[in-house]
Amino acid sequence: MELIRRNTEYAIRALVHLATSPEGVVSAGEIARAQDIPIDFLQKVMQKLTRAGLVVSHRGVQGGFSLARAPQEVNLLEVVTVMQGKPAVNRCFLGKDSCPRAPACRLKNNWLALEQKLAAFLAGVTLKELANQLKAGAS
Amino acid sequence: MELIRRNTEYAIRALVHLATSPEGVVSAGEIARAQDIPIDFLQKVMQKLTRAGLVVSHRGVQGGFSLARAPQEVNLLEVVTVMQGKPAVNRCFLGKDSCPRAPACRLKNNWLALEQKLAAFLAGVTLKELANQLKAGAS
DNA sequence: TAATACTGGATTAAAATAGTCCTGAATTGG
DNA sequence: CCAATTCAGGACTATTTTAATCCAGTATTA
Repeated sequence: MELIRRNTEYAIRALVHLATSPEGVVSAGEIARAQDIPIDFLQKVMQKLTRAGLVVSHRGVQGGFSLARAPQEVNLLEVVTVMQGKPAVNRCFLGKDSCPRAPACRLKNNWLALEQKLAAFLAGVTLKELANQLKAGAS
Repeated sequence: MELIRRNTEYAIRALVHLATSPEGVVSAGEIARAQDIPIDFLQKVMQKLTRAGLVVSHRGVQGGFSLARAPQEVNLLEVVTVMQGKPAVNRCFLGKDSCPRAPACRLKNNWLALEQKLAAFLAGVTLKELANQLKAGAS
């Protein structure tokens, strides 16, 4: 089972790419090439990030995307939530069609605790940190 | 995004059902009825649990399933792993077709930390505890 | 020996995920 | 102001995963 889906992974890689690009504005095409991501798919990912206010888009020649906020102000919980929804343990916690057994579910408290740990961890990792690690390492 | 899939949820409910059944041996049909689970699907789930050694099956009249171990000896990490594989953050950590970028991936350490927290949490919850909570509560 | 209940393979259905394509609109350098 | 560039967004297709079903077979026991 994978916690981080493909589009979220792409989003993270793209954001870190932006965070480490001195140019500031980078086109989807460039990111896709550098990060080995199908360009059409990445466009969709960038659109989501734009609508969510994580990046700013610039059209036209020399256009592209830039971070809307400083890297230390963006954490993984936000990115994950934008791309694949708030991480939930199971349907007991999914808003609308929540588990019909919910009222009777004594497991709820356990799930809730896990869910919070997960969220706290993700919220504690910022783009800044990821970018720093990249710079420090070989690749 | 859901961490616990349907079949895993069914497995947990079935196991807790067994843990709280004084009879010891309960048929799949009975569990399915009591837990509102499609019987054919539950059969598959029970088969997996049997092969994994979490429960023991008994054929024939008055047959069914019983726990192979004491409830306090079975934790959720085991159940989840049996049903949907070891929880992984992303493909960087999936054995065979692991991420081709793995060697260069500086995010790995972060993922690893999260993965361990997750596993530790799940490993810390036993069937016994879940069963106790059920008994304590209304339903 | 007949009813009960698990075994296991095959198959189908539905949903989620991943990826592609195409038309249009904004921007800008020449 | 025109042509190249680049994002916007809807529609569509493909693939994979998850969920569910069906059936023929075997073991057990009352």
